[in-house]
Amino acid sequence: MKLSSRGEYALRALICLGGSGDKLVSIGEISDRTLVPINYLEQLLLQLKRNGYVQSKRGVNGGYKLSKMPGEIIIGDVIRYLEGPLAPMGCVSITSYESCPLEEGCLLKPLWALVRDTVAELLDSTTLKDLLDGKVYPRLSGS
Amino acid sequence: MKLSSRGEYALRALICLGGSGDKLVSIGEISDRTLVPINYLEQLLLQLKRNGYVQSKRGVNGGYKLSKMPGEIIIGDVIRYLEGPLAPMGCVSITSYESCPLEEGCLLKPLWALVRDTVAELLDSTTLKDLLDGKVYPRLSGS
DNA sequence: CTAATTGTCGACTAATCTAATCAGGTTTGT
DNA sequence: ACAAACCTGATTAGATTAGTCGACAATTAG
Repeated sequence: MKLSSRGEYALRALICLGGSGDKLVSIGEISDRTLVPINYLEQLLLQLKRNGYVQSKRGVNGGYKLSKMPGEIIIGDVIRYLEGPLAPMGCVSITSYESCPLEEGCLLKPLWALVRDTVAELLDSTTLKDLLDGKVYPRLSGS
Repeated sequence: MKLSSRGEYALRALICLGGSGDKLVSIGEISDRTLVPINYLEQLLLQLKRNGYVQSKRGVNGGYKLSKMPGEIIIGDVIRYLEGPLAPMGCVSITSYESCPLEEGCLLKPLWALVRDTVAELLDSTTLKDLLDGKVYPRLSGS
């Protein structure tokens, strides 16, 4: 049930950018603050750019900044883009379903589906703004 | 966030045994019913045996059966034994904590802790009996 | 007793994934 | 021109996954 470093690192970078307002931040600076190897960070930022989360400017004094408001950046989506589906098994994945020979009558499927739903609800209810504010999923009750 | 096949396969085997009452079931039969390769299943059953979930009998008409009541077998524990910690990151793992250079002041840690707690509560509230009965985590509210 | 059946154990392996690393670009500001 | 910065694709060492294999030990039927 582990998360890989790509998701963790990408989120660190987004947090770093989110905390820097509208200022451009160079990869080197992001690397220093997030402790992510600079060459690795390049890949991740590029992917974040392709998905519309950040924008860049080249050349001297260039760098990266967010291209959305922190409140619009949903953590669940970022993880899905960088790591693949949140579902613990392909047979209950919505974004990339994979069939399984047992499938129907499988007594585990309902459990995996519940795990998927629970994790997805949590991560899809959390935005970058929540992380920056230290407000993680305040609503534990309710529908 | 994927689960590996070890956990899935081991749970399939336990479900198979749980559905066979006190009868001994051979590896070959379990393999047929769970669609897990017989040689691979060996490893998993041995590990389940070491952890006290199943017992075996050798020789002709030998096989495996549960050595606990299905209601006593907690799914979260089975997964932890076979796959390692439920926590998405080492920095929030209770069973095998790993330090991280960011650690304090890390804005992600509370989120990962919440993911760990949520998944653990769900899987630790579910027993093999629940799976066999098709009753997956009936209490969505409460506490 | 012997042979067949079944679990036990340890070593091995092919394929995939992870986490980078590197080399060489292109763009921009001074 | 030159340096600072992003862009792109290829490559790689190591770990993990998902098995596979071969030899051995215990049990029972005949």
